[in-house]
Amino acid sequence: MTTQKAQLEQVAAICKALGDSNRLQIVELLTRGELCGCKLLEQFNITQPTLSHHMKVLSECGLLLTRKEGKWCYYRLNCAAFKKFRTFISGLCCADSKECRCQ
Amino acid sequence: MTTQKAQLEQVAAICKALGDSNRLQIVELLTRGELCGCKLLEQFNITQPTLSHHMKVLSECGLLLTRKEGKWCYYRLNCAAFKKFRTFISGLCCADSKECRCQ
DNA sequence: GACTCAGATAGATGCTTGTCAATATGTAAA
DNA sequence: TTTACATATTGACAAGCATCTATCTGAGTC
Repeated sequence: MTTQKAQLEQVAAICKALGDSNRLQIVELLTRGELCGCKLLEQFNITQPTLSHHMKVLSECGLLLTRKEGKWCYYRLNCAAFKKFRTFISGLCCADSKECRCQ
Repeated sequence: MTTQKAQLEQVAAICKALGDSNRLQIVELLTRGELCGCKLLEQFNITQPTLSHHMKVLSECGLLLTRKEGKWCYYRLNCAAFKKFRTFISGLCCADSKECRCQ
């Protein structure tokens, strides 16, 4: 029951979150399964607080889910939210099929 | 012959461009066909220089093509670039099909 | 030529953001 | 209980960004 405008804002928020190459790479890594912060950190040349900030940004736009276990915090993709996003982007196609067959 | 890293940077740049709701809406409008700047401007509560700035951002990340005709400047989606982008995003799926059927 | 309209550019401004060092919190091991 | 480790928070800072007003460029019209 979301308005079209609200959906557009939501998609823009996700795009914004993915508009940082570190965060995009984080998401790419998480498609292979959940990871804890310290394993993620190994993959990047950033400090731990910076990673923590990126995880927060990705969580706040709804892309990530979190699971705590002992000292560790496991992150994984929120598949439902991510699917909605992919569907929206996939729907952005040139309508003019004469000029373009981008579908 | 683009490296994986370069491709990721390119996708992040596109995401960043789409991370502004005005620009995302511009792209959505252009999926219905090309439009000149003045027609686009009617749809938004922004000034002409601001629109011009947004069109530049979208062009610079490769999403838009431009055609000049008299006083007018017609913008349209760059289908090839856009398709690559959609393909990349569609490829971002949870690999763990036990936990998730997001495909 | 003078005017009008479409669009780009320049410059300013206030807000946002990516990053870091320092510190806090919370959990487990010694 | 002290120590070590994983993560979050705070505060600072330089860079980036969305937006505006003012101005410029170019094309068509009177």
